[in-house]
Amino acid sequence: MSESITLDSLGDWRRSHDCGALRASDIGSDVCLMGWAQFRRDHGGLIFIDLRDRAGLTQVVFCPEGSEEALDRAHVLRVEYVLAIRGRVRPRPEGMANPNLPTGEVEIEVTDFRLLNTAATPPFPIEDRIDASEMLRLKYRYLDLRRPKLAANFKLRHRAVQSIRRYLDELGFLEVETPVLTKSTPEGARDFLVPSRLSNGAFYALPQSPQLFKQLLMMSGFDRYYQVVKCFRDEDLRADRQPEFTQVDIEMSFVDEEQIMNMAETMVRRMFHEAAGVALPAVFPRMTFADAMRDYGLDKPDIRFDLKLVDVTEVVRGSQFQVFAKAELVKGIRVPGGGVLSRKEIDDLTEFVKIYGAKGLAWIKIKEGEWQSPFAKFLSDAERQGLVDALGLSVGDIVFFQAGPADMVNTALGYLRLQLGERFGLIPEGTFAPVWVTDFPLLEYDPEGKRWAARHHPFTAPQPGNIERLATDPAGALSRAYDLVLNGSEIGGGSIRIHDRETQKAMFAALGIGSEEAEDKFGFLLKALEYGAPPHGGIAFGLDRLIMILAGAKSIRDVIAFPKTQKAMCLLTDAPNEVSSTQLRELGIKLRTRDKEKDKPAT
RNA sequence: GGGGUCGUAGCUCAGUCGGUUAGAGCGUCGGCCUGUCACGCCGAAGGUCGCGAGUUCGAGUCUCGUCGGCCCCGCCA
Repeated sequence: MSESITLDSLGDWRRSHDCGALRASDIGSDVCLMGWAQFRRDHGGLIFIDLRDRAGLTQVVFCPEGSEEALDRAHVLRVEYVLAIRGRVRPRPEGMANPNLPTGEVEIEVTDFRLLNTAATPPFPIEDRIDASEMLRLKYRYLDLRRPKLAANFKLRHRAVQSIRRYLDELGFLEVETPVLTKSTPEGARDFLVPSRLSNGAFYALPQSPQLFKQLLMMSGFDRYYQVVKCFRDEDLRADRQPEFTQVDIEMSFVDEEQIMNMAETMVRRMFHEAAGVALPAVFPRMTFADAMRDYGLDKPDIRFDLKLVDVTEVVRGSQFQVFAKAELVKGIRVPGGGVLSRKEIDDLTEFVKIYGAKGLAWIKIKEGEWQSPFAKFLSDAERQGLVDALGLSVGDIVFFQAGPADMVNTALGYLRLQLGERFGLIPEGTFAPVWVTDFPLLEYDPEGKRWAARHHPFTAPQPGNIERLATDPAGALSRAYDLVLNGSEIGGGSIRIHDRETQKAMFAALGIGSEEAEDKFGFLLKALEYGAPPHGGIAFGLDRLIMILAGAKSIRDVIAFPKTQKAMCLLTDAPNEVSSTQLRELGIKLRTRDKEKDKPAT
């Protein structure tokens, strides 16, 4: 039927308002609106269409009073057709206003309209309250983005970035672009590689972050730099991880961590206020890494609720209960009123902690005059009293324990805590709880590579006196790094950097990077450090994750316009795709898996 | 690399113990309709049960494989 429909050109028609603008005060004015037909209510002698653009909905009425001719033509209009309408703003009849619409007091009496385009029936309804499968949404992302709720995330994101840019500009920061085709330095995440045509066999890497370039900019004297920049990491995806993502990358010279943290804190506080009207605390609380691990088991504590972990290793040292007796670490978590958990729920929680390497989950329900527990019979009276004292147990509680290697105990109980917070409704809706985590260890042991690796990155400065500890006590050496954590998610992290050549070389050495390798990979940095590098440091924020939390979105995909699936594919464009043998030949690339029938391999 | 879960009409889903012609709501198409706002009423069309094997007299249903979406572990300096 759309074959027989002829389209109108825009001609000299110009929009007078968007579809969210008109109010009762506009009654009587002649307007021209353009947009998409959201809903059509054809009564025969009267047609209502809700016209939509990204600003909102306005009801337009095709009726004989406006134009018999327009009414007659309007019967072919369908959902998502693109229209330009001219008409007069008039009040809706008594009692007919729509209180759910900002424009609900008025409607447009159509005097003329132009059909700018037809539309195929969309594969899913373009409405907030209908949720199509994500597969379909991603394939037709341009339609998905027409949905107001999703579009609102991008308006929020825009306001957030504008706020950040305004703030940093006020402080005299320069926004500088750094290369996207850069050098592969296989520390940290896996690089995305780009083959070079002009140097066959050689590859660029896409940046995991502009880390080294921003440090070099400090050595250029640019002093205060920032960039809203795409970064790339070829690792598996998660609900909050995409292979390409955006950082707000910041670096300053002649500062210490206090200044950077204050600057960053103000930036985030102002952005939350300006972009979303959310008031964050006047001062963000701080916590050392050691305290975070002790109380929350994770380096990204969700401080929206309490339910802290308690170390009871010494209380049960040498207990009859063998699991506890000689464990490296034993911790408990007391859930007030948690005695209501059913056996099934406890079993489910046991399965849950096994994900994190736990062998099981020990528990005690505190009942009137007795402890209900699979293992409490092994506990001596002294041990029982010790647990009561340490955990503050009272009737109706349940307490969960985890015993074993410290890493596993902290991880398993840390995530169990989040699970319990959810189960017992301890996490308040709509609250934002930022916290700085400081005093990170400089190094982290990598059991697979059997070596110490930089926890943050190899350019992070050690705390005073801690460079010497690298040799004697690598686990105890602390860095000048800091993370900003929001509602249990890491949203930003940074550090004071090493700015003298000797310290940088010592750090490489401590990481097992020989001087030859250091020269090969980071020679340009070591060289630059010879020419008067200022003390400097910075921070980088994961913009997508920040917006996700602010928007209350469950997935980072809802704040990225064209995201990838878990297999890192773009369902809209079908990237990644195969390329022609000519392209491969120019790059000097021969594929092992190429279908020989289809394409003769390059020589 | 591993664990879990899902895939049935355009969309969202139901489909019992393996058994006749695979259903519903919404949408679409046609007709009627001047106050609707997810309009309403009447009627119609619409299916490679993701794909491929296997078991069986018989598979949407059971088994194996495979493709894809989502969540998670590993990984993510």
